[in-house]
Amino acid sequence: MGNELGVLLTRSSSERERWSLPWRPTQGGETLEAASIRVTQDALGEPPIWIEQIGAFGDGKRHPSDAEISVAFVGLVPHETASPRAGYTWFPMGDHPPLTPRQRSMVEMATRTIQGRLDQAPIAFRLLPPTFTLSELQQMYELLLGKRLHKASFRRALQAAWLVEPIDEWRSEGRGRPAQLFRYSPKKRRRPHRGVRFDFLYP
Amino acid sequence: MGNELGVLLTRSSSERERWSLPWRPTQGGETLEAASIRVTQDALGEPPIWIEQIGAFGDGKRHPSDAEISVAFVGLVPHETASPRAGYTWFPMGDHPPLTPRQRSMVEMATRTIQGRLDQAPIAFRLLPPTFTLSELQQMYELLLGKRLHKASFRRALQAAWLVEPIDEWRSEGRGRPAQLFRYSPKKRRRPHRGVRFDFLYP
DNA sequence: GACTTTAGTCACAATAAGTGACTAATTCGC
DNA sequence: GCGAATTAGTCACTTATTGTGACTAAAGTC
Repeated sequence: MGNELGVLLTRSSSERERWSLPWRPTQGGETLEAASIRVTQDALGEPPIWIEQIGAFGDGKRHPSDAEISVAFVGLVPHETASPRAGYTWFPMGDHPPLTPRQRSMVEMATRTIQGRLDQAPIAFRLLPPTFTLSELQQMYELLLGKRLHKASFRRALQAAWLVEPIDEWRSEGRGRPAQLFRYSPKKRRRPHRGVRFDFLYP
Repeated sequence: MGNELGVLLTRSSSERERWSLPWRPTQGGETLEAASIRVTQDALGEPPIWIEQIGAFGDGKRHPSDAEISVAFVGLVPHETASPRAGYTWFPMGDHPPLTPRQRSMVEMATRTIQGRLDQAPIAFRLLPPTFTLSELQQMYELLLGKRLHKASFRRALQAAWLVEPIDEWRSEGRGRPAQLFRYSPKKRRRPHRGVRFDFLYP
């Protein structure tokens, strides 16, 4: 782990020792989002730094809990501070134990949801400590996007977005030139207005 | 109507004559999407040309049907062919009768979902007849996006996307030069690969 | 035929992105 | 101490993409 997204699974004793996504039934008077934050709390002892609903899944077949539909959420926690409680284990997102088809598609949609929101919410910034180097930030984006980015392009885009400001501190990482530390401090700026896009390939 | 999105509401007699989004309870063995297509069929006599789940809503308060959570979908139909059955009425998306807060947020998310998918699925093309003029296509995009587009930019982007091909037919709309007709016929092309974007403004 | 209206295209400017090469500051091996 | 290696940070140049006004084309109106 550390340079790849992970997925937290739990081994359900009731179901022939299969791994599954952590879940819990809703409690009365609670929003779905609050319930899903509670799942994270129970599993890791802390809430996610970001969470979003993936969608509702229901096809007539019932969930073990006897619920007719399952509502999936994706949340993120920084790996360092997130030590799983007993019964929970981290797996690499791309190499986890077999899941039911429904859960597998939830995991796939989770990745897509993260990557689609990355340019709309400061997800990467909240996964990092309050101060960070630009290389750390870039590595976080690369981890989340699952692809390499060009250093100059990344920094140019970051600069144009007025999202970080340098602080008067440097950090030496052993070898190489020390890196300046930055802090997330978004400034007001005009919303980029783009025209149409036709990004779909097939009907 | 005709140059704005509409929302189809139904007047529920049970609930003090309030307008509400069309809904129905799920039937066993049916996916959520199939159920929502059935809602459209019952209301308009035809299925939507595109449909997508908006999300699940649940906050402890129950829906009139006694369901604990509601799963909302957004679907589109061309206005011309979609004549509502008794009890259903079209309203302009931006000026409809008061709804419950939950339903109001569903309507808002519906608009955002449409606009967010417009560049990823040929929604606009399916709302038009098989052959259409480029001005009609542009007007459809403008209607769905809720903003004006520049003619030259629109056509340039369309050309780059290899999505339409001209047919050997022209249509005269009364005054002005006759417009050439086009048909939707997407060609293979390489997926555009973009770098990072930082499009969010606030934490 | 002059004027209006809609279609369709062009050319140029402005922005944004991709990319390699460069300079800077440090550690490591010797 | 000194050069190689390593990481940070920036520059300059190229290429793509987008915004935009102006232009030409083909019809109808009067």
